[in-house]
Amino acid sequence: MKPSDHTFLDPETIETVSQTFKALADPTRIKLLYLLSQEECSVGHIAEVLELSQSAVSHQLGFLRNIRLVKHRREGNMLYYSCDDGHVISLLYQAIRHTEHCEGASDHAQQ
Amino acid sequence: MKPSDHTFLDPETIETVSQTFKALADPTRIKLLYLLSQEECSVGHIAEVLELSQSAVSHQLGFLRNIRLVKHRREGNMLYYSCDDGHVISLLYQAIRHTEHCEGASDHAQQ
DNA sequence: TCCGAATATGAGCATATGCTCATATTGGTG
DNA sequence: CACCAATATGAGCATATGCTCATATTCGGA
Repeated sequence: MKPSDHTFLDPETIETVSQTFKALADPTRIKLLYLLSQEECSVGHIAEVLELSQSAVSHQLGFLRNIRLVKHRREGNMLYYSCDDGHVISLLYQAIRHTEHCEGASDHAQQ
Repeated sequence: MKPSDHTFLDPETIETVSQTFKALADPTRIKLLYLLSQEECSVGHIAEVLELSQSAVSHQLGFLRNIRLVKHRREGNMLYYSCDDGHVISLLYQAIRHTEHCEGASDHAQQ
């Protein structure tokens, strides 16, 4: 194949896909999304369960909100967050299942 | 749910999942993996097609090799790289399809 | 064996990322 | 309105990331 014969991805698509995976590429956000996929949570509850500062949680939620992965609902003084993108949760679950099934099979860097 | 009632992910699983998504979280690696999912390529060919320096390509391939997403085969002076993890390519394709179908529906940050 | 093409690798640098600390904002209640 | 609880936000900092430049390595051929 010559360079000119390749099918390329739309740069905008690449950027969006990259951003989606970036959201899933951090341990804290993985825990957060996994938790929210199980139950709707207030910010304080998330902080307590995941043992993170209120500020850290709020910053991460802001990030996830911006790219529409989570939504929130106000109830009195509290905000309840939940997942808002089933596709992305599906990607997360697939990766988790795949990892759990193949644990130990790879041990990085041989030869 | 009380904090003690939650089902948590194994920290090792979280780390591996995070690393997997990290591989998919960079535009250059997305292009690279997408290209390799279409055809086996030499390093030089990749550099030419994606308009990257030889060094940049080699570094990225080293990264992807370490986490077993690509493998290589030697033929004389050249190394031919190809994908070595169908699951991860499947995740990539799903994200691409999802993105292409929903383009424009979201425009980041409202309210 | 000596050289050149193809690839790998290390150092260094600019930017991105994720946290903390301090402070702002928002809603409920007296 | 005053005040408190819950959450958001901005600044600053330490670390991670992705590139370039220079150089090392590896293989084939003269």
